[in-house]
Amino acid sequence: MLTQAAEDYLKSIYKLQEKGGKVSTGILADYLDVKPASVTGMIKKLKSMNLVKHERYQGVTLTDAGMVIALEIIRHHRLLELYLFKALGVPWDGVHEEAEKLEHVISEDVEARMDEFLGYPTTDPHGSPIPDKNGVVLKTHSIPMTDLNNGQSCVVAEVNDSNSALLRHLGSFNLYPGTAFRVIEVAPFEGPFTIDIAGQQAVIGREVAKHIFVNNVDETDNV
Amino acid sequence: MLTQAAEDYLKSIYKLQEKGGKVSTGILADYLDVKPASVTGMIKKLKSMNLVKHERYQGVTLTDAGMVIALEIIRHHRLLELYLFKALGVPWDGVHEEAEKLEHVISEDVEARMDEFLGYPTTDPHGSPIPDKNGVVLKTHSIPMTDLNNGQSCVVAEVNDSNSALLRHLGSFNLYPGTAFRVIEVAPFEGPFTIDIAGQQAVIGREVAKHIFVNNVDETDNV
DNA sequence: TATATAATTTAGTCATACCTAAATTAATTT
DNA sequence: AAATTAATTTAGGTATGACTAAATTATATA
Repeated sequence: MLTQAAEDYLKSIYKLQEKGGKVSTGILADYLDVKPASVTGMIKKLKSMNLVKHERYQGVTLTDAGMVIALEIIRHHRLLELYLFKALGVPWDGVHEEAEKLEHVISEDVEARMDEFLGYPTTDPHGSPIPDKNGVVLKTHSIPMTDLNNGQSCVVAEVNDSNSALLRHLGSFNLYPGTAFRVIEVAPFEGPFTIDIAGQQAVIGREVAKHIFVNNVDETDNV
Repeated sequence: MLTQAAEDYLKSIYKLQEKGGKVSTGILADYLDVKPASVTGMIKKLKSMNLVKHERYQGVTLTDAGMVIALEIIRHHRLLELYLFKALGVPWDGVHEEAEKLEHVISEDVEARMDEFLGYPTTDPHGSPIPDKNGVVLKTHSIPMTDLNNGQSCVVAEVNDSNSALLRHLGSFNLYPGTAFRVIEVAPFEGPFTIDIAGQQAVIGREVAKHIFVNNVDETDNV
């Protein structure tokens, strides 16, 4: 069994290498809120266990074995988030924090029971894909909201799960995965988005929009 | 926040002092499967935090502050056991092990939601009392099965939760808390108990009977 | 190309929580 | 009361996973 810290490193490396290939020590240190020197130390241990590939000053990537473990933990995390949300009514801005602790101690048996209770779901409350038991992740074809133009319609696919305050903010507009909206106006000079959600108007700043991913974009409404 | 190890020590001291007053280093070491020297070390830390009272070579007891924490953890543990059992169908011989890991990471919020889901229960799947939010524990008036005589009827109140194999064995006879049975015969010379459970006969050895506690004993059937 | 800046690694430290071995204290036996 | 045995504590060591400070390597700028 790996330590909790090691599991967190693998999970983080997975997420960071998803969007950027090799992961630098500094980026990983930032992400884990730890000093770069500490990252170097852990990478050495993970390398000695054949879970990561690493060349000095060149960044890390997961090996196949490391990938398997990372996906297991992400599966635990996302299933737990959905279970807490659906079975216990934990608000969507609180499930991440809870799952962060539970993911390391939940057994395969309990996980399988939650999976069954939930009807073998494929996405968590924030729209992120839940890897299946074999580590297969459904590819999402969503694009960042910041790519949208005036008049375009779309559906929220996924939102960043780790910022509670952001999630509460989105919740106040009913901006959940599955929610449809239409861009009324994109203010110039990197300005905010004015959108229409089921007849209600809302203004979404760029910093917030960066964390929202959408699909089913209606291209015909382009301006 | 206390470390997991410290929480386990407090919980163990609580359980051991329930039936024997001051807890010796050796007993605690045995119970936690740790060396006595390690116990001495942890006791020093707990004492410095004012969670236990301790005089060299004289054993430990919990302070009021230590008692509060011990009861919180026991509440977590027993509520989790019942939740896993009722909500997820984890077999009763498996819930202890799962709860042992979860009890240290579950939040008060999630605990409150489980409590509500379960309808504010007072006993876990093994019949042990669940302390309430204020740390109040219902006194049980059960007696060990080994005190029973020929002909007496009773109801199972509580069984030892930490031995999976024992629990599976009891399950095979349907001997759960709430199950009624009657003693048909107590074999002489510390022999086994032959009992009748809803018309089915079963033979229960002394070692097993020691871990079963009963109440509602029908005194009129004494021989 | 030389220098300045940024990123990474090395070296050494700290706290936790366990361990073993030796020393001390308490309890029991003769 | 002395000696033996048992329990407890002290002393010193290990592994994990964080830290700081200093050294090294890579990258950008003049």
